[in-house]
Amino acid sequence: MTEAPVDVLGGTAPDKVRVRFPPSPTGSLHVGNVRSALFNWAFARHFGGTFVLRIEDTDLARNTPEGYASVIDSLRWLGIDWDEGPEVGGPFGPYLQSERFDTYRDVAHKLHEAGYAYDCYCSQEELDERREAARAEKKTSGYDGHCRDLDADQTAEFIAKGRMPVLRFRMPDRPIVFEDLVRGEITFLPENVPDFVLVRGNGHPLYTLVNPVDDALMEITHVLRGEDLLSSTPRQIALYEALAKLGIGSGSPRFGHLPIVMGEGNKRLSKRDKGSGLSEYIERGFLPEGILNYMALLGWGIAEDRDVFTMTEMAEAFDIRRVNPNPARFDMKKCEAINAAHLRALSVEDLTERMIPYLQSAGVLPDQVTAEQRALLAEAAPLVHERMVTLGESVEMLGFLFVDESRFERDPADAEKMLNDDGRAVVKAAHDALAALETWETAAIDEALRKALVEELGLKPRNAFGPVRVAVTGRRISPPLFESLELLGREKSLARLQSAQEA
RNA sequence: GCCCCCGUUGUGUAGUGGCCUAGCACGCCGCCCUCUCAAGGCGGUAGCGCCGGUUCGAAUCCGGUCGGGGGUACCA
Repeated sequence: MTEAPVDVLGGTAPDKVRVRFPPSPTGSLHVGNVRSALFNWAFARHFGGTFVLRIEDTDLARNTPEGYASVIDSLRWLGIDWDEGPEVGGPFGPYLQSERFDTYRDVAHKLHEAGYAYDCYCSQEELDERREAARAEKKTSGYDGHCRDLDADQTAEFIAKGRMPVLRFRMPDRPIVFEDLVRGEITFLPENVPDFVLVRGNGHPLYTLVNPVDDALMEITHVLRGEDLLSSTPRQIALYEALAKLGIGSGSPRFGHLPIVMGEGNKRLSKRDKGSGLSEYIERGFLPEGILNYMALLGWGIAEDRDVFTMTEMAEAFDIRRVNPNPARFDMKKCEAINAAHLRALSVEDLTERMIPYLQSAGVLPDQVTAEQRALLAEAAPLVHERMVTLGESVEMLGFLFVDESRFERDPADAEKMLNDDGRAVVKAAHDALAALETWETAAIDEALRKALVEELGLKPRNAFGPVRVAVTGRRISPPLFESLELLGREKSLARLQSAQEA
C-alpha cells in the first residue's frame, strides 16, 4: 500500500466524477441499499461531482409502483439528493430502465454484429448436465463455451428444432486485473470467468447487459457497490471494453467494493431479517442523520476519536481508500446510541416539530395541533430531550400530558406495584399538600412535596415520589416529576392524585 | 467442488516494523450525581485466529494453515 497508493480519480477531473445509485424498485430500501447510496453520495459530494439515481426496473415481474415510490420517498427522507434521475431529469435520461429497452436491443444487436456476443442454443438441461460434470471433475462449473463457434449448419439445425437462443458475451481469453478502490489489485483468470448471458431467449435484456450499458451511456466514472458484486466485475469490465470499441462509452469505470452488512451471526443482513428495512427505523422514530451517521460507521470512520458527525462533515472528509474491507455487523445498540446523540444535538424547536408526527400517529395529538398543544409540547421537550433514543419514545414519555382525562391510563404493572395501600397513603398526602398550594410551579411543588412526604412522613425521596409519579404520569419512568406536575396543571394533577387513591 | 474477498476485545474501528504494558466508541459491570429514567463524571471487563519465517525488534512484512463471507442463474 505504501508503494502503490490507490489513484482514486485516475485522471478524471474532480467535478467530472459521476456515480450512480441503481436500486431496483422491488420494495422499500434496506440498510445495505442505504449504505451504498450514502457512500456514493458522499463520494460525489466530496469531489463536487454528480450523483445519479437510476431505477433498475427491468425485472417486470418483481417491480411494483409502490416500490418505486418507496425508493424515492426513502431517499428524500434520508436527505440523499440526486443531481440526475427520476423527478429531476438530466441529460442522460430516461433514468428508468423500463423506458430504455430500445437502447438495450440496439446495443445487443451491435454486440452480436461485431462478434463480441454470440447466439447460444444450449438448453437449460444441457447446461445443468455439463455443469454437474465439470463440478465432478473439480473444475470451474461455469459455461463451457459450447456454442461459441457454431457454423451455419449447426445453427440451422437448432433453429429447425425451434430453439430460441440467448445472447451470450464472449469473454476475452486473458486475465482481467483491476484496482479496487477499497481492496487494491484483484485478478481474475479467464478460465474462471465464463461467457455469460446478456439477453434471454425471449429477447428480454438482463442486468448483466443493462447495468454496464447504462453506466457507459451515462458516463459513470466510479462504481461503489456491495462486495456481493465483486465477482461479476471482470465480466462487466470486459463488456465495458467491448462497448467502448463500438463507440459506446469510454471503457470501464473504476470500482470500489464496499463490505457487506451482516446481521446477527455471520449471515448477510437479508431483506427478510428484521432490522433490515429502512421503514422500520422511520417508524420507530430514528433521525435520518442518526441512521446515516451509523451507516457511515459500517466500514468508514471520520476520525480515530470521533464517531458522531453530520453528513456535510462526512462529504468533506470522505475517502473511499479509507473504507475498511471487512464485513461489518449491524449493531442496533450502537445505532441507537448514535441516533440518541443526534437527537440531543437538535434544538428544542426542531425536536418539538419532529415529535409531532409521532405523537399524532399514536393518537396522542390530533391531526390539527392547536397552538396551545404546540406550546405545551415545546415546554415539555426539554424534559425528554436527553432521555430519548428515538422520537417514537415521545409517545410514552409525554402522552400523559396530552390525553383527555377520560383516556388517561396507568400502566397496570406499575400501578399495582406503586399504588398499593402504602402508595395510596403517600398519594393522598401529596394531594393534600398540593391542593393547598397557592402558586402552581415547579419550585413550589418541589418544596411542598418534600415537606409533606420526606419530612413529615419520613420517606426516602425515591419512595416518596414513586407513587406520585405513577399516579400522575401513569408510569414508573417519566420526565422529572415536579416539572411534569407544573406542565400538567393543577386541575388535572389533583384529579389524578385523587383517582389514584381509588384504584 | 471451483473462483474471489476478509480475519485486532461482544460489536464497529485506530494501528502501515520500535511511540503498543495495543488507543477510541458502543455494549456490559461497578461507583458518583440523583425524585424515576436518562444525560454527565470516574473506574473496570475483554482483543492482534493459529503455525512457521524475515528482523536486534512484528498486530504491522513473507509463507502456510484454519476460520468466516460472497459468487458460481435465461435474479439483481
